[in-house]
Amino acid sequence: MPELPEVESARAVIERAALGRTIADVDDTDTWECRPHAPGEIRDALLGRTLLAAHRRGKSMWLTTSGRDGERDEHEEGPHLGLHLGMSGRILVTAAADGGDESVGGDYAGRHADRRKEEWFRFTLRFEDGGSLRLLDPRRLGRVRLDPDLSGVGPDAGEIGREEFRTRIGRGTAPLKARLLDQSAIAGVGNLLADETLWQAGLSPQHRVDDLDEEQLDELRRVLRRCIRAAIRQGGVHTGEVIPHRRADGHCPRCGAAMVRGEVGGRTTWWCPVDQT
DNA sequence: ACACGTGTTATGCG
DNA sequence: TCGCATAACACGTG
Repeated sequence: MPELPEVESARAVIERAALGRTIADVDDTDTWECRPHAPGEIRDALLGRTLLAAHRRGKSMWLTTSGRDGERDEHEEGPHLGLHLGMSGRILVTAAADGGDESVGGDYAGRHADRRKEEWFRFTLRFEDGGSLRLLDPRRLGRVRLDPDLSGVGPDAGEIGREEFRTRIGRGTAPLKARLLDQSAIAGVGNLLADETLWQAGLSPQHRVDDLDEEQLDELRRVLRRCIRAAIRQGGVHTGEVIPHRRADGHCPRCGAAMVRGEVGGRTTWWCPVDQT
């Protein structure tokens, strides 16, 4: 999926193309994507409201909505609409009734990148102007929720401060990569971003977190920030330097050693056995 | 047919 | 209860 950089691109698309538009209809009939909401529940909560802002923490997004005209809550805010792209989700926003002008966010270079089937659209906001915001999600691991609970989501991986990073990452006995992937520790790092960051930092994914000293943790945080910024700017985590070399015949682009494949933190992991210690 | 996967979460174990 | 590991989830692709 979409890791932090792809979700940020989706958020930016919504911010640029969907804010200020009023919701005239909602398709929330996919009971898996919208669970535990009953069909119509999200629809009833959103009809007549306007999208006010698009926020993100890690891979979680939420859109704030306005009160409804003429109702008691007119000057208050409506519910938040939580969106999670899962492993294959993308956001599509169309500008007008004819659907001629379309923006895509959460784009990624996976196998589903350019494919699109009507039945993969799992959720739709239809606006008064005839345009729409849709969630395209072939694998159906994404989520749409009203007022999502983000209490278990850690601070954003691109925003976290030095002190908090030290304590959230450096404590315990977990392998370093497993900790980076733990969304309750820090939010936004996925499998590819973790491999790229650890390669850039010269650290083994199997390194026990409490073996790292403060200097190493600080450096790791700097590298992670740099990888996130670069991925956002260049269009996704797949633009990382070591990502193309995560393959059976891959070699470290720095030293030329054969890349090693293993499983760390429950995910397929590739690293350079020479450079990463 | 079979294995794999850029994510999350319920369950199990020490 | 905590920290960590694993299975399960849904479904397209090679």
